[in-house]
Amino acid sequence: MQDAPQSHFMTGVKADIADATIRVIARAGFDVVSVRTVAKEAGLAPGTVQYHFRSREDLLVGAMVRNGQRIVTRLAELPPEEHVAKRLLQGLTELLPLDERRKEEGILWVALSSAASTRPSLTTPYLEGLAFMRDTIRQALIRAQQAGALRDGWTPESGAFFLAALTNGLTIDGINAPESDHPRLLQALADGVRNVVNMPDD
Amino acid sequence: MQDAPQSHFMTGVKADIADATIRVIARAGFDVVSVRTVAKEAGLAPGTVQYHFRSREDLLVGAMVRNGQRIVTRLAELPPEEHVAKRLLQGLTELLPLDERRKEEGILWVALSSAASTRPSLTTPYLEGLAFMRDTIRQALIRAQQAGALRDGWTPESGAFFLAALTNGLTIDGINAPESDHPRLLQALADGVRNVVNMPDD
DNA sequence: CAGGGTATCATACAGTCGTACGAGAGAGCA
DNA sequence: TGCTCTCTCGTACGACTGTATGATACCCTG
Repeated sequence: MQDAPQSHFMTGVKADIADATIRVIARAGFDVVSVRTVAKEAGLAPGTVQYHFRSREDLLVGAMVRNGQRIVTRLAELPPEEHVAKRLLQGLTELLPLDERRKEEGILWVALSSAASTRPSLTTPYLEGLAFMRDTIRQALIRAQQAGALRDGWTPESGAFFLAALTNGLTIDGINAPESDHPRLLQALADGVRNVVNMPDD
Repeated sequence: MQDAPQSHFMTGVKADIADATIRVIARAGFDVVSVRTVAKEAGLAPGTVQYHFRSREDLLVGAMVRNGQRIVTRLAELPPEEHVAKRLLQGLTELLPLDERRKEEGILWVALSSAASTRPSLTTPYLEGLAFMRDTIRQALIRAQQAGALRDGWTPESGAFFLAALTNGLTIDGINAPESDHPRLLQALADGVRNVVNMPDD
């Protein structure tokens, strides 16, 4: 049996270690990650962690890739929504850190966004994640355009760029804000989407 | 001579060390910061760094506070702009990482946004910076509202929340994007501002 | 039941970390 | 001149770092 050459899905112990790394980053921050702290978190010997991830750098990259896989998987599991604008808003809302699970993912994503600018090995995972995000939004906006719902002054490209930035900014807010701010996050996201595409009132 | 009890401006060697820390973070990332790497960057002995910043934690906090001071100072030096909406856009544009200096500041701000969620000592500096940002925008929107330029559906509060998030999201883009993306950043920011307040055409 | 690949573990080593500490230089004042 | 306060420096120590390596245990195939 042969895996796909690129971006095969992480499974088994390797995924467990990546998940443990994610937990460490989300709980204590980027620079607490070491072969030993992750091994303790995962309940494994340090050598086992090293067997699956040759270096600390590998470990960080693995955590970020795994985090991306988790997000994409969760997005794919969303209940179907016919209306294109509502579906877009639904998808973007799913990215906001509104519960513990998504907060963990949000912290990782922001950490990746930050680290990508100084750590070459993380640049590619970040850019791939961002490209996926923008492209998904762009596809939705193309469908909206075909339905005549794209508002004046926007193209699918400019709208995707705008909404991706807004969502990322709101994610930053969310990982540092108390739960009482959640309605404001949702409102700002809805305002942004409504600015780019026409939304039904209900 | 007695300094103000709170938030006095950093000067002298202490400011030099904080600036060196900023350079290290911007160039090599958060977790390269140590008493020794900063001392080397500043051209000082490790002990001198320790005299001014008792611990590594102090050093990180100092760099972030200093970065905030630099941003606020630069905003205050902007040329006067009468029109309230244009002034708002001017101020927000100044926050985008469109040149080397602002890119350094942007990297620090994003690193702070990320680290604040897991490092208690950085939570306060981050929240203060964010509050300053939102409040400055809010003041501008209040003036716009008085001039009848605030668009339907927005309050100064909701508009400030929205534009702060958008600007932060675009800052993330900017620190990781090539210069060729700058026009897109400016366009998205202008689109966002134009959504909240009426802008003259010129 | 051999044998070999795969996975797990424990340990080892050199280097860096955070931090504490004391020695000394220089300025200001009595 | 001494005395004190502020600042700078260099070093020391234990803990932890990244990474390499060798010893086991397990499973599959023959």
